Amino acid sequence: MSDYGPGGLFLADCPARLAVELIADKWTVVVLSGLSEGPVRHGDLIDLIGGISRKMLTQTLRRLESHGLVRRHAYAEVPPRVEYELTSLGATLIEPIHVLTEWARANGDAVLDALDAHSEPVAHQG
Amino acid sequence: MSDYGPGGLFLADCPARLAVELIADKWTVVVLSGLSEGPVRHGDLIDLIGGISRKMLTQTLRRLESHGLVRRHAYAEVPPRVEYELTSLGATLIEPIHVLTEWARANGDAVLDALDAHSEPVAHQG
DNA sequence: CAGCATCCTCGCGGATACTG
DNA sequence: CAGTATCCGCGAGGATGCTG
Repeated sequence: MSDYGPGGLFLADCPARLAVELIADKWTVVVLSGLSEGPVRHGDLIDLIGGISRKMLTQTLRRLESHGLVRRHAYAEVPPRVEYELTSLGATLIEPIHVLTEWARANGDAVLDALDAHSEPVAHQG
Repeated sequence: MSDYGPGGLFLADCPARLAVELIADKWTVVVLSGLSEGPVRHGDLIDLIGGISRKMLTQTLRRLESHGLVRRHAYAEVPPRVEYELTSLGATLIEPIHVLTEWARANGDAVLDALDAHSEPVAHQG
């Protein structure tokens, strides 16, 4: 656990890999974002996120739960009601995610511009 | 582009999606990390990262290049030499990534503990 | 309403061999 | 040394239907 190479690299066997494993999938970040303001019901998350299937939502939540980032709370009611909320550990992940999304908000256009310029390398002939 | 819902949510059609699309794969974050200290050659990246195939490295680099985050520099030599470096735009992504990996460094153990406790829900009978 | 099981498709990503 | 093409297995992930 000492260091991770010259200059503080964080590549091979290191925390970065864990972080990547946690957030490097299609839905994790978005789901965590959806929970960032307080407990939300399953169905409301579906609605809130948009585009996620029930299967993937449940699966993502289960995974986050097993990693200690999300707590599940099922009420013994009928019809059933299940709420999910961030644990204190999970809440600490919101900040890094926020930094990331702020980056996207600030630089998203630049990225899209680059994509654009890349797909249209049509010389202006002059 | 006005707001993203109550409380500044960033879910459906928003920058967060772009950020996720950019970094939510197995290698992007690690490759960017590998370039964070300056230009690196293809082969050195392979070596540095560990576990990535040439195919995936090239593919990831091409993608980052098209998004304006990485610049490719091929020298007209023999044997060939190609270096990759972050663009100024790409360099701005290092900070969010750094925040993320710092989180992992600080909370990695907690996550692993949670995983552990989850896979061994053996009641202590107490 | 929440969750699980099933089926099915698609593309990620590794292995290998070939080109320049 | 760097890049491309090809083959292929596997798992992500959507769609649907059933249970409680």
